[in-house]
This record gives sequence, C-alpha cells and structure tokens, in this order.
Amino acid sequence: MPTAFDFERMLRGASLRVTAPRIAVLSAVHEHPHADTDSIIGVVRQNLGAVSHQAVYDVLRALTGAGLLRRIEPQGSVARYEARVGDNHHHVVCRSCGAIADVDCATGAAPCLDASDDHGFVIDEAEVIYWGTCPECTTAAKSS
Amino acid sequence: MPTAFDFERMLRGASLRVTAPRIAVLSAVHEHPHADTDSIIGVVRQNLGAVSHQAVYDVLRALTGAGLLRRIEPQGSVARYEARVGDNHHHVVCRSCGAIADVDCATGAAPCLDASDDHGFVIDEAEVIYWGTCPECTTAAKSS
DNA sequence: TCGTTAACTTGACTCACTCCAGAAAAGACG
DNA sequence: CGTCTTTTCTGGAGTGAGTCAAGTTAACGA
Repeated sequence: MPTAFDFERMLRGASLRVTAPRIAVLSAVHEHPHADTDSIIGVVRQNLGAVSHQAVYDVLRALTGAGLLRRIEPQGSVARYEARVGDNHHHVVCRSCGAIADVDCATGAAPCLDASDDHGFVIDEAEVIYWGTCPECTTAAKSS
Repeated sequence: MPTAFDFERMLRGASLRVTAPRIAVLSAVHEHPHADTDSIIGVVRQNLGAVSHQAVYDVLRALTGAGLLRRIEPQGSVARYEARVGDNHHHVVCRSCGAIADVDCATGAAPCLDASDDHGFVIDEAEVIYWGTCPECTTAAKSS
C-alpha cells in the first residue's frame, strides 16, 4: 500500500497541487477499490473531518483526468473509482449483489482492439465487463 | 422492418399483453437504434398522442426484461435501447460526439466468455465497449 | 359479457451529480 | 519572509434521469 508520500509524488508527477483532500481521496481509493463516490466521501471525512462533497467530486474528476484514477460505472450502479490504471484490466460484476472484481485482460497485455468491422471508427480502447454471479450469491442461490 | 403485426407476435410470444404503447415503443426502437429514453418518448408520442413518460419507462423495462430489447448505457450517457438481441454484438462509442455503432463480436458467434481468472464468478455474458473516434469527428479534428 | 389482473396515468419525489460565487490555500517570485 | 496569482475548497441551490405510489383503465380468458 502506498504511503502519503507516494501519493504526493504521484500528484506532483501529474503537475497537480498537493492538498490534503487529494491525498485522502487517493488513499481512500487505494484502500477501497471499486468504491462509489459516497463511500469515498465517507472515508475521506473519517480521515480529515469535514470535506465538502463538491471537493471530492472535483478531486475525483481531476485525478481521473490526470490518469491517476479510473472511473467505472457498470449499468445500474453509480460511478465507482479504482486505482489500478494503465494495465488494461477488466471487471466482473455480480448481477445479484453488484460486487465487482478485477480480471486481467483475456487477450493478453496489449489492448484487445480487435473489432471485426469498425465502421471507420478509430478505436483506442476496449472496455470489457463480464456479467455473472459471484461465489457468495451462487452458493446462496443453491442453498435456498 | 417488422410490422405492427410482427411486434404483436413478439409480445404474445413473451406472454406480455399487447397494448398500443408497447407496439409504439417496439416500433420506435426498431426505427431508431441506440435511441435514449427521451427520444423514444418523443417518437411514441408522435405516433400515439399523449403517453405518460412513466408508461414508456415501464414498457422499456418490461420489454428489456422479456428480452425483446436490450439496454445499453455507455459511461457519461443516459440509457439507450436497441432491438438487436441475442446475437452477441458489441458497440463502438465515439468519445467526442457520443455516436454509437454496432460491431459484431470479434471472437466469433459464441459469447466471448474467456476471462483469465474469474475469481469464482459464474460468468454468463461479456459486454464489450470500444472507445474511439467516429469518422466524422476524425475528419473534423484533422481539418481544424 | 364479465371479472380478474396487468398495464397506464398523474404527480410527487429521490438522488447522483453539477453549477455558481465567494473564501481560502498553495506555489512562484522577489 | 511577504506578497501576488492561480487553483482549489465551501456551501447552497439547481438539474434531470429515473422511481414510487395510488388510483383508473383496458386486455384477455372464461
């Protein structure tokens, strides 16, 4: 787990000013992958005290824009953030409880950009979401 | 393009009651693939007159649940609906104008369910969204 | 034709997220 | 260190897709 110092370096590396809310948000997302905005606000407030939700939204947008965070929003879910960026991984989402887990790219490390007919689009990223049932919900369904 | 008669058969096949709003919604989605809810409401009202937005939401949910429509919601966009179901195709989304186009599954006709490590999840569907720039936006960017 | 039940109407409501204007803090420079 | 400029944060109001709930209407099987 990175320290506050690492976060500071990450911010400076992205030429972003170093502020307490930013450190706290980065830290919160590292600790709680796939957390939604509300949970992040909660965690940040636990560490810092009062922080406006607006600040968190701004920070999340700034960090997402800088590439330090990645925003994911599966259908039927609010926006979630994660800290794993740049490694082209994907997600499995549980249909019944909404749990999210990471999955490495099935077609290797390179972006899996192999659309059969791209309609003239210039494709730069492929996003994959696997839908299914998580282990907990599977056993729960069986035992019922 | 299917006729009202075809839509009626589709509804009965799904053991859903045949009502004017449902026919109109099915028809609207067939005519305007990837349309958002608001546009669908507009088209339906053009054909039927007054229809409550609630009715359209209900119909869309019923038809989606019955498998007659498919709901897609790319990040940063509102929910959109399409009538191509059951053929496991995916979508390209333009980052700058939001245009959506269909793309047949790159890994063949079978659902491309090949996650490298599924964390114990039982996966039943893989949803792929390709992000890029549409031809119009590409040429617009070049000429500027 | 009638009764049951699903579907539709109306209207209020929720909630994630955004916009705005002013206050505060960070970083640069002398 | 002190001041200035720029960026960020605060608080509150606002937006809009989508939902909830109660009552009415209409489809369909008997």
